[in-house]
Parts: sequence; structure tokens; C-alpha cells
Amino acid sequence: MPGKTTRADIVEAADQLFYRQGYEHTSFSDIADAVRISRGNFYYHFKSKDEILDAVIALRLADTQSMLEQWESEGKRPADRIRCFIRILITNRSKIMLYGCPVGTLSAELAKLDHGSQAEANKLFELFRTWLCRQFAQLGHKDDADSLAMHLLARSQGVAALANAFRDESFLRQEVEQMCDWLDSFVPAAA
Amino acid sequence: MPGKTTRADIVEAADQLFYRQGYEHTSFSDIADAVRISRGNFYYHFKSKDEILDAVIALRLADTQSMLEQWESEGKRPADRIRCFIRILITNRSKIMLYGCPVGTLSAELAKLDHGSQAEANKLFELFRTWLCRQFAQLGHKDDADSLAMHLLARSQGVAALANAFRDESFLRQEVEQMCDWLDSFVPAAA
DNA sequence: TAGGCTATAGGACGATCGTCCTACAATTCC
DNA sequence: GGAATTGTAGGACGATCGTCCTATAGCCTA
Repeated sequence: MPGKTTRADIVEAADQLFYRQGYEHTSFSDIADAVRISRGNFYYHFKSKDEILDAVIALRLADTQSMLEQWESEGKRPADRIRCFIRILITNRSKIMLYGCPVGTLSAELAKLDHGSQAEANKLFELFRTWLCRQFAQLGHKDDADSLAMHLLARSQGVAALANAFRDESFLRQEVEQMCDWLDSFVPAAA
Repeated sequence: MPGKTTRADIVEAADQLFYRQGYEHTSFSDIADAVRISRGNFYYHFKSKDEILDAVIALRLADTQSMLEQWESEGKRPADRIRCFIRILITNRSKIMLYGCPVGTLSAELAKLDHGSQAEANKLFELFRTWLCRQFAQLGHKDDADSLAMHLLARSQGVAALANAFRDESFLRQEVEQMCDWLDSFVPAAA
């Protein structure tokens, strides 16, 4: 039980706190309290708060990557995979209504802070973008695959933002249905 | 030049700084420097930082209200008015790519801070929502006017968020065109 | 058993935060 | 022209921030 777990515990706790409270509004004491660890001990595992942020981003990148890979390896058709993406809004609806989209809100916060890790955080967006792009290409839309990916990404972001502001679950579900309908219009006519 | 202008100067400077840096990341010193005023003198005009935030929100509400009224009084047809809304993304593209949407980012930040003025800030969203709702109703879509308003609001939010993350102006313009096309599909067939 | 790592605790540090207090200049009013 | 009010300046305050330093337990190795 020594060593390695503590570091992982810190990153996990920071991940949750950054999501719920924002990066800047989360202090070392907050994380220390959550992990039940001395504040001083912190700097044995991380040299600075920024380093924790980088670790959190790396964790999210890895988690996202494996989630996307799993969606892809489940052997469904491209449209089904894209539907998986659309439905995360429903899966995570409770947290989204409380804290927004973890990707979008972090990106927006780091942009305002003019933070050096902004580019790293945006790799989360890029992960979804290239993955969606690949799915649309497999759907037969090679030429406008990236535009479609960005379009869907944007709509998801907007839905998450408004669902958060208005705490409106029925709006969220309604928009998810519309996105699925929109997606169907791109599926080649096959049963 | 006495009195009243100083208060207005403070609110204006805070408005800009809150937009560019975020509410929490903006300190009294930042605002004081911008207005060229002593930090101590601050509390003659405002009792707390929260009070400045409320004043900033009130200013934005008033500005937004008058902008919407102007769009409505310019005597165009409802579809043209909605197009005015869509095109703010292009009008403010430079700032949006740097700082995101002022309405959405403030709402998101206050949600994470669990700030008491969150409801006030969301009135900005409501202003756009009810205005758009009215326009869609005038377009003849009384039954789903609110859904259409929320849909358009969400898409605008998403476009602003991604344009901010990727600093991509052509994406922004492309999505604006798509939204205009989408709008046209709701206009009753008249020349 | 002695010595060297690993991991943790606890507190000191300088800076900055929002807030508040007091002194003083400028203006207005009797 | 003295008094009261309005507006501004500057700094003190307690708290908290991120950071850093040192002491100390527990462990493995020799």
C-alpha cells in the first residue's frame, strides 16, 4: 500500500475537484483534505500545482483514449459508435447539469487564465475530433468528415453548456434525440 | 467629472476584466490599476467584490436588452432578426476566439464557484431565450418556439466554445452559415 | 544493528487576496 | 468663511494561497 497509490489518489481527487470547482478555485488544502494527507507531503509527489494539473490532464487523456478504443472495438457500425458519443450526454447528465462538460469547462478556464497547459487540455478535444472524424469517414463522408466531427462536437458542447445553466434534463434529452436524427440522415440507406 | 463616472468606470473595467480573465482570477488590484484609482477608495463605491459582479451583470443585462430591442425595432422580418443574433458570432469573432462567449463563460464559472449571483447571470441567457422564442413564434412556429430558441442558443454556445478552444475562424464562419441555412428551412416560403 | 531510502507530517515563508479603517482634498451649503 | 458632505488615497488587518524546509517514522539492505 505504499507510495504509488498516494500519487494516484492525489491525481484522482484533483481530477474530481478540478471538475467540480474549477482548477484555480481548488487549493492544495482541498486536495489534501480529500486524500487525507498532509499538505506538506504534497511536494514529495508533485513539484507544483501545475504539475498536478498536467497529471490530471494526462489521466483524462488516457481514460478518454481507452473509452474511444472500447467503443471502436465493440464491433458495431460507425453510426452506432457515433451514437455512443452522443449518448455520453445522457450517461453523464447529472454531473453535466451540475458542473458542465469536463472537457469544455477546463478548456475555457485555462483559456481565461492564459495557462501554459491549455494546449495539453485541448488535446482532449482533438481526441474526440479525430475519432469522430474517422467514424464519419467510415460512414462514407470522407470529404467533410472533419466538418461533421466539429459540428457534432460543437452541438454537444452547446447542449452541455445550456443544460448546466438551466439545469434542464428534458432539454438535454430532446437535443440528444435531434442529434441522433441528424446522424441518421448521414447513414447510407441500408437496413 | 466627479462621483458617478468613477463608479461607472469601475463597472466597465470590471466587465472587461471579468470577461478576459474570469471573475475569480480578477483581483481588486487589477481593476484599480485599470481605472487608475486607489485600491482603498474602492469600498466607497462597492461594499464587496460580489457587489461589483452584480453591477457588471446588471450592466450586461441592460446592454443586451437594448441590443435586442434595437434589432426588433429595425423593422425587419423575424428571420432577419434571428440572423442578427446568429451573426454576433462573426461580429465578435476576435474576442470570442480569445475569451469565449461572455454569457456562457460567466455562467459556467459561477456554476463551478457555486456563486450566489449565478441566477442573475443566467438571466442573460433567459433574455436571449425569450427574445428568440418570440421571433420563432412570429415566424409561425408557436408550438415549438422555445425548443427552437434553445436549440439555436445551444448551437451558438457550442460554436463559441470550440472556436475559442481551436482558435478557428473558418470553423466559426462555416457554422454560422449552417445555422443561417437551418433558419431558412423555417421561413415560410415567400420571396 | 547500523545506515540509507522512501514516504509522511507539520509548520515557516513571502506574497496576495478581500476587507476595513483613518486621514485628507475637494466641493457644497448655511 | 466655517461646517458638513463627498470622494479619494494609502495602508493595516487577518486569512489563505502556493511553496519550501526540516524532522521523523517505517522499511530494506548490508
